[in-house]
Amino acid sequence: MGRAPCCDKNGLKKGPWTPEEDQKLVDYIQKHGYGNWRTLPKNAGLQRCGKSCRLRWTNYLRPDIKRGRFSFEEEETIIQLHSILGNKWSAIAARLPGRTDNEIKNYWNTHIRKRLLRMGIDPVTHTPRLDLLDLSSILIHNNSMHPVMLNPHLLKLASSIISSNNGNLDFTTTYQHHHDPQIQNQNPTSLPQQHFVQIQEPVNNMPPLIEPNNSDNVNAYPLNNWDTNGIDLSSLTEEDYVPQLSSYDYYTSDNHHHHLIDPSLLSEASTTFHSNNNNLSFAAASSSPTTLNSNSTTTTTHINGSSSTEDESDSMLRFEIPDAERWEDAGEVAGGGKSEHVKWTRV
DNA sequence: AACCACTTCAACCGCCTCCTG
DNA sequence: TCAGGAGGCGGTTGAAGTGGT
Repeated sequence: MGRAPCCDKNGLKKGPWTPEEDQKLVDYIQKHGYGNWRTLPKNAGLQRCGKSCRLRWTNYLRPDIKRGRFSFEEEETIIQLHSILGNKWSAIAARLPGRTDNEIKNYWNTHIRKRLLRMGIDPVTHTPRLDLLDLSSILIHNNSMHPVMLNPHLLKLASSIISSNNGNLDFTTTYQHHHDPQIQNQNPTSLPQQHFVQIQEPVNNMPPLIEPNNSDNVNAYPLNNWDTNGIDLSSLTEEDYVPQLSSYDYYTSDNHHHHLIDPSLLSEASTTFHSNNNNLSFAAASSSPTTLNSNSTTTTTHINGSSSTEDESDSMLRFEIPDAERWEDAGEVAGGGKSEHVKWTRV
């Protein structure tokens, strides 16, 4: 378990790099390349460990690094790729020339993630956050919430669910796989599961949150097509605008799904979801080969593995998995074709 | 001007995977 | 086949920057 430090820490400098150190590293790599990071610092006359040198080079000094603010196009790409690949920052970075995994990761955590949360989208699963369906919470905080956040579709969904549950805010919601193993190898839409998570009732006929392929707004990054009547648009900040992503057609059925993603990503995504069976995303949850229900001891796990933030802590969801029925075969991720019952409990 | 809270992001840490002998 | 080492990756940290009071 574990491994020895990459190098002897004694006498090695840590912390921010000085311009002199940068220059030494750049000069050395330009002359000799970076064949062996372990021996590089010694050869370059740097009191750093090889790992630190590699990081400094790949994240900062590399000549092909693009600096500056992320463009909307880049942001849109990141969100799309993240919805498929999850926190595979290096895989995402590989498709964004000039951007490093570290930079993308930081940008995600400081900008995109918060923006998705404000939009009512879980940044982990890329699905609408069910905890936002707490109508009373929405209404109580209405004064502090920007009117654009009051998605009428969410409100409608909340009303329907609450009425069907007699006002009980413990949601027992059925999710359905839209998966056909027979088409898995030929139809890219068979992957990944989270694109097909669909709340069966009562939203089957709900329009997409974002109108797909709206050519009028391809580059405009408009507000979601929520009702914006009466909103003083001039008061909105850039943070209130969202890229128009057709990958957020959570409420559409398979035949509405748009093939925006490079098919080469999908095999990677498949690998991701097969290997991350501990990742309690919707994808993993819906991969269960069994039907989850009550009447057994349960394991309660935070659906969002990251620590709570100001946006999340007020209303956290827990995901209860009966121990006796927890899935064991991660290979079933792509399998199924059945419905599962997942109990969501507000805590 | 001083203080505090919050945000950003470069850098580090520890684990994992792959390669090689 | 296995062990050890190197590189890679994702999560986390903390210093610096920024904005509000």
